[in-house]
Amino acid sequence: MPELPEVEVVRAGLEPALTGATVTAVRIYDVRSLRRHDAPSEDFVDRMVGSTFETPRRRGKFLWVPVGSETALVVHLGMSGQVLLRDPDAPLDRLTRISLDITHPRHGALRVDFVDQRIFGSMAIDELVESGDVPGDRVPSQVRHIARDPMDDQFDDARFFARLAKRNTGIKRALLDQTLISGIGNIYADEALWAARIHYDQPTGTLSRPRAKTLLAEVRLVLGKALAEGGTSFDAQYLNVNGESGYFSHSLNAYGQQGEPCPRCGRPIVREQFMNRGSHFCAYCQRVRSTARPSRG
DNA sequence: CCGGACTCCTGGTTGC
DNA sequence: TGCAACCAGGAGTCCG
Repeated sequence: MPELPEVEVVRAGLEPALTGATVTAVRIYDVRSLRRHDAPSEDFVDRMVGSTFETPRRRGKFLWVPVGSETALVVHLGMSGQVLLRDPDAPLDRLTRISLDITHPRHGALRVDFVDQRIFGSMAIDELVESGDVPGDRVPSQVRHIARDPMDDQFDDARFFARLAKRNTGIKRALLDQTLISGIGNIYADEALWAARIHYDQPTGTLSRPRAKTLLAEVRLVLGKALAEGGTSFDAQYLNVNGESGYFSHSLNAYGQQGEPCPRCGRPIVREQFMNRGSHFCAYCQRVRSTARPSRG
């Protein structure tokens, strides 16, 4: 489940190889990986070949590589996507969906493989549009509705708290809403909520400002820590561009820890179904607080 | 605005 | 050993 740290590891890994590189050939092995490309696969191939990449960028879980000032190659890893840098003659992974041959002025010929088991991820060519908040900042049109992520210099804490307070929903649902705050998925939502001692279904309107601040701080802490450890891998589902696993799975306190003692109080971590996914939490440390909802004006 | 249901999807795991 | 059922969930859409 690639979330912000995993996508950033991929972005950073691609940066030296892609920046300034030119695409020489494209092979589509599975057109379903072009679901978000709003034209036939031939269009994707025709437009990619000859394109020169600029520095890869990221917002939340979306990654894109600008090609000139008007368009970008947008990559979303979905549940199981990987972008691997390979020697041009390296054997192809069985689940490779798209392959780009590139040539870099200093590194020479390389192959960029988009590997994706479940095909929830995708590649697409998209137009760059004004992001809307910072003048001159351009993002792919597919990314425009995605909120800035909490590691973004331009993330507006005050605006986040204000929007959060107006929501009438549970806190985990809000954390997973990429239009409110991006980059957080199931793993880091559970980890941040555990760290902040907040129940996943705590109504957003009942979170005091200090507790909301604590939560955002814990979000940043867990994302930063995971990033420093190269992301979270449970198996071969997530790898960096060199095909290596991250180590953060050894640092998880709640996610996937059902039945294990809570590292804080020793009571068992439990798992419940919520939003069609698992929620892992300590039923003692993370209880719903029945604070009166502030009256709305 | 909100939440639930549904869709996309397949390989690893579990169960018989 | 073989096969079917089950499970993981990011993001978009649709509907009540």
